[in-house]
Amino acid sequence: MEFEARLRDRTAWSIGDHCSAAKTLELLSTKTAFLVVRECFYGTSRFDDFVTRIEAAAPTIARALKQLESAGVLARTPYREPGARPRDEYRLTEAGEDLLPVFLALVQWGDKHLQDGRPPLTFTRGGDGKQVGVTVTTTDTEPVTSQDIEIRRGGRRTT
Amino acid sequence: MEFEARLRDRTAWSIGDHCSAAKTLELLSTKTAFLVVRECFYGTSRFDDFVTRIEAAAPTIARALKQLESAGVLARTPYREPGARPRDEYRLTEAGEDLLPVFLALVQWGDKHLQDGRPPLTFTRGGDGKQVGVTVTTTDTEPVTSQDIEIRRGGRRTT
DNA sequence: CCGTATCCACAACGATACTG
DNA sequence: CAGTATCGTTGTGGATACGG
Repeated sequence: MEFEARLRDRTAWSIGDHCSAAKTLELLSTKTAFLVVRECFYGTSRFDDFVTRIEAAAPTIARALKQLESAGVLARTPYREPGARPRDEYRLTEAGEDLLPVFLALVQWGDKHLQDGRPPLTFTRGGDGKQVGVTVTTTDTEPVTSQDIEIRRGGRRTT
Repeated sequence: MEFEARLRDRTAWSIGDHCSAAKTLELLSTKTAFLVVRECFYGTSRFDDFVTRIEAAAPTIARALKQLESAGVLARTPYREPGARPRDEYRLTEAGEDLLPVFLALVQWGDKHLQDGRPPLTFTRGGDGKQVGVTVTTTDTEPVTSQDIEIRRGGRRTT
């Protein structure tokens, strides 16, 4: 925690909700919404599957689904299997897919601190089976710890 | 989204809350709790600063603080500046510091999708001023996208 | 300055019941 | 199977007022 030493003029930016994290939380802050996103990452796309897999009540899921849809994280698209009646499916948009680091970071923390023993799930890359996780790095990928991060106002992001 | 093809036996693990992400959310799910963690990353450590910077009511902060303390994310340690009366300060524990990727991932997503124009804050490494962010990678750091991730049950984590 | 106690408002979730 | 409507309960946050 060396942040503090480098921070001047706190009042201006931490206050109010210019903060991106706060805004993001506003969208996902309902636990159910987040679990829906998780399920999407797992491949769930049908209403009833969300209900049974998240173990939540139908209205709860419906609410979360709408919330995420209007946030642009999820899209409801109609489709019809040949011979079946038309249905809707819920898929992550590109913006939704971008939540992967958030999801993995959460999982990773839980694995380390909340789970006794081994993590229930492991994420590996299809190609070579290597474990994947999130890392804090510079764009040219040497790991960075919280101690040597400094915060600036404004500036452009390359990502 | 190729996850689906590789998932068998959904029922067993997605259901219930073995899920680390769900457990983690349980801890942080109150928005205030998360904002407190954010403030800690920014160097905030005194009760009143949390109140004014998060713009929340004192009881709300007190609740979040206790919650985080009992979760082992935050520690309240008494200290006394010479000549002043003793006070408590709130600092992240090691487990708390480990939340950095979660925090940065959230910020990063918000910057990209919620903020119009440039991000309000930029995170750079002290040493060389390079921008830092979270990346999904294998342990030997080639970026990995959501398309080529596969999920396994069990297994050991090296982190 | 650092909190706590109380009370109130609203938002989130679950249960139940009902439509296409 | 895929939802919606309604209602009661709880959890989260704000306001106010009070004590170390």
